[in-house]
Amino acid sequence: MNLSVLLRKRFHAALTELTDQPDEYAGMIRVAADAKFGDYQSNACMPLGKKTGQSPRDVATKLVESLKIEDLCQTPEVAGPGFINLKLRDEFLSNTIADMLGDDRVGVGVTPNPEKIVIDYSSPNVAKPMHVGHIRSTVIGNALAETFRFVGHHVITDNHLGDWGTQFGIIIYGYKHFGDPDVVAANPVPELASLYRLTNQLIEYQKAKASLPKLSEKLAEAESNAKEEAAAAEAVEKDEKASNKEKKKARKSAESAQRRIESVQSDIASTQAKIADVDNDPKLSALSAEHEDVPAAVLRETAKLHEGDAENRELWEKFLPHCKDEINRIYDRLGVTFDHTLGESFYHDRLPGVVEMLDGLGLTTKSDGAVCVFLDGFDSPMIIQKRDGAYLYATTDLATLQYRHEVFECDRILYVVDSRQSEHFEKFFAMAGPLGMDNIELVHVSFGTVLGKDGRPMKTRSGSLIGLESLLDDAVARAKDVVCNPERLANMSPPMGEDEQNQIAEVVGMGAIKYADLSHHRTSDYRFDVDKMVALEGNTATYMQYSYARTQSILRRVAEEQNIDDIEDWVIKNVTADEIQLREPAERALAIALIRFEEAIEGAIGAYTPNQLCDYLFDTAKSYSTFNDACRVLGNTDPVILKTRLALVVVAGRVIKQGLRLLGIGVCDRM
RNA sequence: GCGCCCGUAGCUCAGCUGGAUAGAGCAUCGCACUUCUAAUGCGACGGUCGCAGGUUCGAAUCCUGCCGGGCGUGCCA
Repeated sequence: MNLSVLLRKRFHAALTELTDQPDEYAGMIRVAADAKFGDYQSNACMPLGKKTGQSPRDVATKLVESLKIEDLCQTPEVAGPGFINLKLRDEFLSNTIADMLGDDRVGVGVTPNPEKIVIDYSSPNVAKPMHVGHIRSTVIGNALAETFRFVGHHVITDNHLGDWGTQFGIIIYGYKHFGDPDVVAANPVPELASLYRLTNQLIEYQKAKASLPKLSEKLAEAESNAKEEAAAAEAVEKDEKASNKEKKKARKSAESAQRRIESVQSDIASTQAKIADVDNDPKLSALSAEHEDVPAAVLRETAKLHEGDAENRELWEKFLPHCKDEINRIYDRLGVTFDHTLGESFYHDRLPGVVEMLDGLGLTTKSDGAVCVFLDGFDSPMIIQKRDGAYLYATTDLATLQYRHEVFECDRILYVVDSRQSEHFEKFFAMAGPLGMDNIELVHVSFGTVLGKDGRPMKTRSGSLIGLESLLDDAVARAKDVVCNPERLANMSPPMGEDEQNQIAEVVGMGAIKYADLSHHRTSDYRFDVDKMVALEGNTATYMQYSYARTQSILRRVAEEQNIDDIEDWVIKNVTADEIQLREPAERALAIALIRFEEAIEGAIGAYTPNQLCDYLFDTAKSYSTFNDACRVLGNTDPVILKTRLALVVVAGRVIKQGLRLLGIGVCDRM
C-alpha cells in the first residue's frame, strides 16, 4: 500500500479539470507537516492559484469539491494560504492493516516495471586486510541489493575483486623470500596474511625513509611561510588604515599557515613511527638491510605475473583461493553474499581488445607514450594503457561494462564506490555512449569517508588502517556486555544460556555497526564511534531489535494464556477488518506508521538512500514503543481491543523484522 | 589554479523535487516501574540553518558572490 501514490491518483483525476499539467500538481502531496493538520497535505493550490491568477483558497475549494476521496479520507479541509489537509478514515486504516496481516509481503507491492540491475559493491583488494573503508560499500550495496530485490527487480550482485594488482606482487615477494612452503601449506590463510604484513611493512619502511628528506623540506617551507604570514598579519594589525576585514583575513591566513605546519608535523610523526617500528626490531631491520629496494622488487613480481611468468602465475593460482577464504570469513559474518565474484583478473585477457576497439573507433590519442582517450568537458584524459604497456583500472572497468552489457544484458548498473572516484566515473560513463552502450543506465552510488571518533581518518599511530575484523569483534564484545548484563539476565524466563547470549551479541553487534553506517546519508562522511553505536539506546539498530523482541514477547504471553500453538497464524485467521478499531491515539499513530512501509522503501530505492528506510524504521519503532507503553495487550476482556492490539503487534513485528532484513540486520525473539 | 562535496541545537546527524511555529538522537533537568522486557515512555531546555545579496506569495532547500573545511586533479585503484 503506497498512500502517497493512491492520493496522487485521486488528485490527478480532480486536477484535470483545473489544469493541463495535472502530473506536476498531483505530485505535491506530502505527509502532513504537523499531526494537528491531519495525516497528509496537498501543497498544489498555491502555485496553481498563482499560475491561473485565482486565489489559492478558491482553487483549493474547487479542487476539494471535485475530489473523489471519501473512501479514504474524511472531508478535506482548506487551511492557511491554501493547503488541503487530509485525515485518513479509520475504517480505511483498519482495512489496510487487515490486508497487511494476511499478506506475507506486509502490504508492499511488487514493481510493475522490473528491471535487470547489476549492483557492483564491496570490491576489496584481496590479500590485503580489510579495513573500515570497506564497510560502507559492502553494507550499503548489500542493503540496496536486498531492497531492490524485494520490490521485484532482477538484481545481480557482483563483487569486482581487486585480485590482480600489486598486493599479489607483495605476497609473491614475501613468499619467495620470507615464506616457508610447509608452514604456508599447513595454515595458508593466516600465514599469507602475515607475509603480506611483513613485506608491506618493509615497503612502508623503505618508502618512509626515502620520503623523510622531502617531508623535512616541506616542513621548513611551511614554517617559513607561516613566519611570513604571521609577520604580515602583525603588520596589518598595527596598520591603522587597515579595515577589520583585512585584519581578519590576515589573521585567518596566518592561522591556516600554522595548521599546515601541524599537518606536516603529524605526517612526519607517523612516518617516523613507521621507521621506528622497524628500527627497534632487530629482526626487521636486518631484513630491510638484506632486501634493498622492496617496493621496486614487488613491482617486478607484479609485472611478471601480468606477463604470464609461469612461477608467479602458479603462485597466484595457489594463493587466490586462500585470500578469498579470508574475505569470505568477513562476508559470512556480515551475512553478505554475491551472485558473482568476477574480479579484475577475470577481465585480464579482454584488455587488449578494449584498447583495439577504442583505436578502431578513432577515440585514442598517444600522449607521452600512453594511450589516452580525451573527452569533451574534462581537462585530463582517460588513460587506458600506460607508457610501459600495462593497463589501468579504467581499461578494466570498460571491459567489465562490455561483459555486463553482453552477458547480463542489464538495464542498469549501480557502482557503490567511494565519492573520491566520482571524476573517474564521470569520464567512464561518458565513454559508454561512443561504445554503443548508452541503453544502460549507469549510476555512481557514491559515499563519504568513514572517520574516527575525532573526525580524522581512522588510523593507528604509525598511520596504517585499523582492521575491520577487530572492529567487528569489538562491537560484538561490547554488545555482549550489555546483553549479558546480570540485572537483565535475571529477568529472563526461561534463563538465557551461554549460546543464546553469544548469538544475540553477534546479531546486536553486527546490527549496531551496519545501522550506524546506513542511518547516515551515504554522501556525507560519518564518524565511526563504537561507544555510540553500541550504546544500545536512541537511534540504533538495537532500539528496533528490542522493539521487535517485545512484540514477540507479548505474542508468546498471549499464546500461553490462550493456549494457542501458532499465535501469529491465529491472529491472521481470527482477526477481521471490522474488529480492528483504532480508539487510542497511539493505536492510530502506529497503524499509520505501519502503512507507510512501502513509501519508505520506495524512497530508499529512488535515491539509493537506505537512510530513509532507517529513519522510517526508527519512527515506526518509536510509535510502537509509545503504543506499547500506553496500550496493554494482555488482560483485555473486550475482544475488539484485544484483537485490534494483537493485529497491530503482529504487523509491527513483521514490518520491523522485514525492514531490518532489507538493511541486512537480523532480529532475536528475545533479548 | 581548476573541479566536486560539505557548513543546520553543546555533540552526532536528518530535513525528499521550495511550503504552515526548522526535526531526531546524545548530553542536561524534571516525571513515570505491584503493570506484556525501564535497552522504555512523557515533558522541559536548547538553533541569526556559515555570511551577504538575488529569484519567489513563500527559501535550510534554487541562483550569484564571499568566508571556512574536506576530497580529487595525466600513466595507483
